[in-house]
Amino acid sequence: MTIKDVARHCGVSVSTVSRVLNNKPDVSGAVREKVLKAVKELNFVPNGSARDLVSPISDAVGIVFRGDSSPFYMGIIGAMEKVFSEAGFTTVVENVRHGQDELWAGAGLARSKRLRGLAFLGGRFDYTPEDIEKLDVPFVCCTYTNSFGRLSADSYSSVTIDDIKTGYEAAMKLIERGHKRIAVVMSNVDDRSIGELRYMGYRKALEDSGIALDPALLIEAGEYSMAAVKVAVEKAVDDGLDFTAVFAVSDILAIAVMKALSNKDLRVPEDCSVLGVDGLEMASYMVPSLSTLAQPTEELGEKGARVLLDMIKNGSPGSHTVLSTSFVPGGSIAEI
Amino acid sequence: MTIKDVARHCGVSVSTVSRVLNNKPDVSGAVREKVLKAVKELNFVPNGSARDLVSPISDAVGIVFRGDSSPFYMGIIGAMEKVFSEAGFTTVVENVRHGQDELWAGAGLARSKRLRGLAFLGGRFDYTPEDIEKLDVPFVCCTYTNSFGRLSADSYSSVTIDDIKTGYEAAMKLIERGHKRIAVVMSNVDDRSIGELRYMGYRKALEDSGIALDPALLIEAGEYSMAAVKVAVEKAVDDGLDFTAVFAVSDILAIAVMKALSNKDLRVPEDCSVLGVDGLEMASYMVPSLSTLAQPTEELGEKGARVLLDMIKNGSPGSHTVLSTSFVPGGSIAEI
DNA sequence: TTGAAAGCGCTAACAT
DNA sequence: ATGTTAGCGCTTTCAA
Repeated sequence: MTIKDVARHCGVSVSTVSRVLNNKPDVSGAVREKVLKAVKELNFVPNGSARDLVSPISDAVGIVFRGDSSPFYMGIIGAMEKVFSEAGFTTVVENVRHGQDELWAGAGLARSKRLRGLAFLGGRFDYTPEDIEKLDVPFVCCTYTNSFGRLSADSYSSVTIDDIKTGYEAAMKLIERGHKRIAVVMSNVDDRSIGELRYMGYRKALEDSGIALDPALLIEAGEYSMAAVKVAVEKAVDDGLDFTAVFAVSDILAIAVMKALSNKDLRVPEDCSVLGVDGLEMASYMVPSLSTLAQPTEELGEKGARVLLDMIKNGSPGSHTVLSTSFVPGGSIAEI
Repeated sequence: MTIKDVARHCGVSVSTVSRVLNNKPDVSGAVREKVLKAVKELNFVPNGSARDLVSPISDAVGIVFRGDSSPFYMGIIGAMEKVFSEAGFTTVVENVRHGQDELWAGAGLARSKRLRGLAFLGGRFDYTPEDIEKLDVPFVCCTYTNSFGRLSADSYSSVTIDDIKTGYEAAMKLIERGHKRIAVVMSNVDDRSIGELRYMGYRKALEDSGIALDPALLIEAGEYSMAAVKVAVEKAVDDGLDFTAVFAVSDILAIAVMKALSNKDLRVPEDCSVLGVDGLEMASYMVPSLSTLAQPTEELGEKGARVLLDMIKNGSPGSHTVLSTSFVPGGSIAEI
């Protein structure tokens, strides 16, 4: 079933059918209707490959996300897709698993699918100009930026929260409530990524508050998973680590922390406060509800998509947007 | 940057480059290396559209899933993708939002992307032969089947759990523990879908146990969301509904139930037991951990993918697999 | 307003 | 072993 069959079916040429299919103006009403009717009858759907092979530019953009499909990323992807589709673009979503390089994956995807632009959800914070050479389309980094790299600011865009500030605020929320021994839970601190930045903020908060930093309070799970975090926190308790609050770098990890504490008969928040980051829907359904620094998920996605479209359509240079988190108080933190 | 440029760059013909790219045997080692080197240097990636335009059949299959990207579906999608990619197929994932028809979406996707087959994750249980006429590729229904429809068994495949039995077992787990007033929580009972089937099983269990059915114990939230469920359950408690246990048709909903009970100062499981279905990772991190009838997520995905591949490659007729749930005991249910 | 024909980038005969 | 060439299904000039 091709455009040719449709053409034959109603005794017109393929170009006429193509015109109708693409809503071109120069087709008589009668012919248009005849073709449309045939299309419906024959259940014809144009071959997309042929379409974007011939059209000089495609109308597709790509979203490349790292790791598992977390609810957090899914929210952003949803928001982006909405903006893209409203702008008449189709969206290709690609997941890069652990070990793959997101830039390489994105570059391949962009070439093979002839994408106009790329949005990365999560990735390394230390790209070099050589790294991005292989990318020949504009791109936006969502939820991360080039903190440790040396890209020129206008060679890419980013839409993020301020991770250092977030770490700072998280620690401050707990310090304000009288906590002095605050554990930090993450996968790895030296990953040149979110963990490292948020830990920097945490340290600054302690410093500003005149609290000595105790490196022992850094709990690294080694990998980003609930299971690893639960084990790590249980071990910390078993080892007699002394803390009255935990700052987990994400809500998912915070939930695992709460479970670990409960397993060790520590009550949240009476014996230990817990604070997360992300603002997942799930967080508010925990018992007690998880206090969290909510990322503006929708806004992150929408802004990211808009920035990318602006680069694609208007050739705008890179721009860098920093959005704010909002504190969602819950039952998981208390005064000491 | 096309295959032509690569050819020119190393002074060979396009077909030679194509041969190298497709690992055809009839190319001399020297030329092969030269081409590969050029490909790397020029950062060349073949245009996928051109590729599958020319190849008589594509190697792509589609996964169409309904509703939000729940962790449950994501697990299945992951398992399916793994099988497909090992079989040399690429996977296209499409989400159909509320209000759209999954069959229509799937049919369009299959035509436009020239898919060889389709896997549906979640959908109506009442397809008619006319409904599936528009589908010209084999398809498999995962997590649901044609319980209320009238498709011939070999016109499609399905891989599911037995939803009636699951409802039955869920109720039985609670009845065994002495519960007689068991509330059921779902979105809608008359949706010709999972809820309806599981409620049937629940009723059967009561009947077999000599417990009178009380329709008041059916709590319909109206929509499938944590928020709606929380409101509905809180209202039920406020209205003085008398129950000692809740069977929620999914873990996500069960988590919302636990929160609602906690908000109403009812302790789980002392005052009310809660049982879910799905076996989400998250369930075991609840406090108390959520008891659940776990679906064999991996197996569901793998089997679904294999069945579809079998239909595609061998033209096998539809087959219908029913997998078992496994009871994951948790702290959320207790003897009365 | 319509049709004929030239490609888009690639693969697969068919030649050489 | 390598090159030449005819399409795949579509859009888009260019003519009519």
